Amino acid sequence: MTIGALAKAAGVGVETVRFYQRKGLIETPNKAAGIRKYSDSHVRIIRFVKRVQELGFTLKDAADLLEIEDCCDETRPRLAEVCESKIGEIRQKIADLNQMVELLHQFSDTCASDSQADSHCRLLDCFENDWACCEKPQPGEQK
Amino acid sequence: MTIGALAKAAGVGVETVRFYQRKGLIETPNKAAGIRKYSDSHVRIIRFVKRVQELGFTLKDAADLLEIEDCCDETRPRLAEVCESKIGEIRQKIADLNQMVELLHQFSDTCASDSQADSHCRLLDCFENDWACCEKPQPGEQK
DNA sequence: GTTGACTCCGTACCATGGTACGGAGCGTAT
DNA sequence: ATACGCTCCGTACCATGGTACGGAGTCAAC
Repeated sequence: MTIGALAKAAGVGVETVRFYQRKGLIETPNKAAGIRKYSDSHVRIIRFVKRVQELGFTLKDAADLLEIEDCCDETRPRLAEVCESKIGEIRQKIADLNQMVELLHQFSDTCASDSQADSHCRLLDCFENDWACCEKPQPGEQK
Repeated sequence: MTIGALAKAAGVGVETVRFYQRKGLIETPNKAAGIRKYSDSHVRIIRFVKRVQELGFTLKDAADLLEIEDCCDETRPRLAEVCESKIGEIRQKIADLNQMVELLHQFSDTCASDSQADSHCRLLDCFENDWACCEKPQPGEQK
């Protein structure tokens, strides 16, 4: 497979393939008479990288994950380490995002009700008030 | 408050404040005798932007959120719209991330067990096999 | 009234993740 | 064997989110 065919199969541009090579995400095959030949595994790696990116990770993160790809021999301790670390990162990200959804819901629900027309509940207040949007502080719980 | 004091209070550099001004995230106050004076609300906005960024959003997203900040009058329909859209985005992201955690867990658990020493369970296989990592396909469920 | 610290503003620079350009080589079809 | 299309490779360029630089103006202290 030439670089053009690879790019097409993986759904990216030729320049992106070269860029990933420069970044070490895919290895650069040796030239056969001036032209490099790529395999299906290159397609799979590129697709994987694109997916990992969609999940909000960087190319560096994708490289970390690819590093554990060949897992079943002496790389096992490193695998466990990278997996655990990555899982921790992702869990934190999920927790943060859940908090943000919570904030937006409370903000939307409270402020969209007509009864609040002039209360001027504000996103920044919610944010600063430990995300307790538009809620009166409990008695004795003054900031 | 001068721009230096603002930057310090918000925990960013002076240049970042100017950058946010250029991006329209904070308005540029009029000059009083050649020097612009900032208020506490600028501090709050910058802190909010930094937090929103930590959650994985762009400055454009932060601007979207700030747009609904003053919510309780004629902007209410726009508020609901932006909130709902943002919540949808975040939910999708959370779902994706949960899937990724699931994948990494299965990958780690299965492949770290010695019994798999030469099975060469691979991350890319897991990824491509609908994230069903290292599992034998159900009989009759060939890909 | 001069020094030093700060501000203002334009412009340039950095990393990330690409995208485009242009000259040279290769490979197949006619 | 010449043209056309692709490849190779270096380099330049784009957007985002900043960071740094340098000259000029302002302000407050000494």
